[in-house]
Amino acid sequence: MVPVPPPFPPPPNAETAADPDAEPATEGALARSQAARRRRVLDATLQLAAAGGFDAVQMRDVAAAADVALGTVYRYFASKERLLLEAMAEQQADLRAYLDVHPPREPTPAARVVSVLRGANRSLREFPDVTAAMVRSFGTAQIENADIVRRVTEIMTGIITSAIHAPERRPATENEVRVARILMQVWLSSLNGWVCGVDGPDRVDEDLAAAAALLLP
Amino acid sequence: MVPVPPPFPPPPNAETAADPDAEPATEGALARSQAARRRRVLDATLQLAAAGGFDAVQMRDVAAAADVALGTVYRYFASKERLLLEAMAEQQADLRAYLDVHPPREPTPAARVVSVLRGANRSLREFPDVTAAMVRSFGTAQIENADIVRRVTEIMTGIITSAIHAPERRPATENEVRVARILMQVWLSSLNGWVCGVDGPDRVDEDLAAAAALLLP
DNA sequence: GCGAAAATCAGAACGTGTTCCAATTCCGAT
DNA sequence: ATCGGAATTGGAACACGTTCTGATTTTCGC
Repeated sequence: MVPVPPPFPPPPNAETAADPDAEPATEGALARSQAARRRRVLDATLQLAAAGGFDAVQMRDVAAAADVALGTVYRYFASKERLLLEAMAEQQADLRAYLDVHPPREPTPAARVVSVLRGANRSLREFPDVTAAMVRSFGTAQIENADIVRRVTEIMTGIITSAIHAPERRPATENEVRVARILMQVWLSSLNGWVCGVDGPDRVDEDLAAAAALLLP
Repeated sequence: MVPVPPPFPPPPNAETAADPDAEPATEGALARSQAARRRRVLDATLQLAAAGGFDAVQMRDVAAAADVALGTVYRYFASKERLLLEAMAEQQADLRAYLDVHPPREPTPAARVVSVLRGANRSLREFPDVTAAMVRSFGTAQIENADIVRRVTEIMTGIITSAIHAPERRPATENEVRVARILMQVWLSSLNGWVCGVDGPDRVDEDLAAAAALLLP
């Protein structure tokens, strides 16, 4: 989906001084096969996660399912954690793209937020093991993955911000961003409570509805 | 601190039918040495975590530092994750006990909540590696640790609830509990952002102050 | 096409959480 | 004081994430 994201380590074939134009080097057989490899690895990850959750995503199995060597998986994703976090970021980006095309139609900000997040949670509930694996990776994140964690939180906050001031095209106010951040934090914590088995899946919706009601007049 | 918490697996020396009185069997050389062992293990855990965070808490080292066999550590704590979560629960329980004696004196609920949580965060910042280890364990939690996760969240929510209706002795209203839960979720998410390196430690205080201002009129 | 450089492969190897086991020690009741 | 059973010990063993290595294949500029 991303326009040929370079593989993880300093992309060895990064544009040298020879071609300083900003073109992201999207073409070439190498780039294409690399993108395909990356995609196979991510797909294999999702497949395994869907079957048995975090523990079922074993790097040797990912490599085998993606039909690449173990070392290649690590060339693209520095760790299992990062692999799952990148899958999570992609999932959230897909959700945002979908919402750009199908924005919520409810009349009030609170109703729109609740509608969007209920929809998202419905999807997450369909693949509880995938969600558990992703949320778990999110909760374990270390400094070396701070960039993706930030990306994921920014996407989630963006989704909520858009839902708040739905059809309007103005930039979000400072207060809207604050509220969106709080809702995102509630969302993440609540998902964590669900995948830990502390609360049922419905509790996520309830938490978000309550928070939205209190925060969005 | 807890009145002789029984070791993890079905405490083998649990009161059999012979002594049905509810006395928690706090006495006896066995119970005493077990309590001491448990304490040594927890202390060793904190010591190692303070030195190098989650990764420095290696079960073999914990066993050695606590002067017990590796198998004994696992008899008391089913996993490294659980070990750290129990330490976290104890830490939170200590905080609550302290606050019962030194409740916040600010005039408004929001100010009291902010005061209490700022104080807690100040302590957490003094031992960032310990905090990181605990928060990380919290974020990784699995179903088999749902009970401690619930205990930790309940203690945190209780701390916040008490701060909201400070000196008053009435039970919390339904709305207060809802607000307290949201604040706890913001707290946990924000701590996660800090230990992940996504945000600086001050962001935790800022998030909580903003949320408290919005939620507590 | 050819050759150098990069990427990939297959698999061994290592570290740490976790489990398992036989031998020993400790506790509590007789 | 002694016996039975539970707790503890020391250490081997296993699983899986991760790293490393040397051989092989692919790509790209000429």
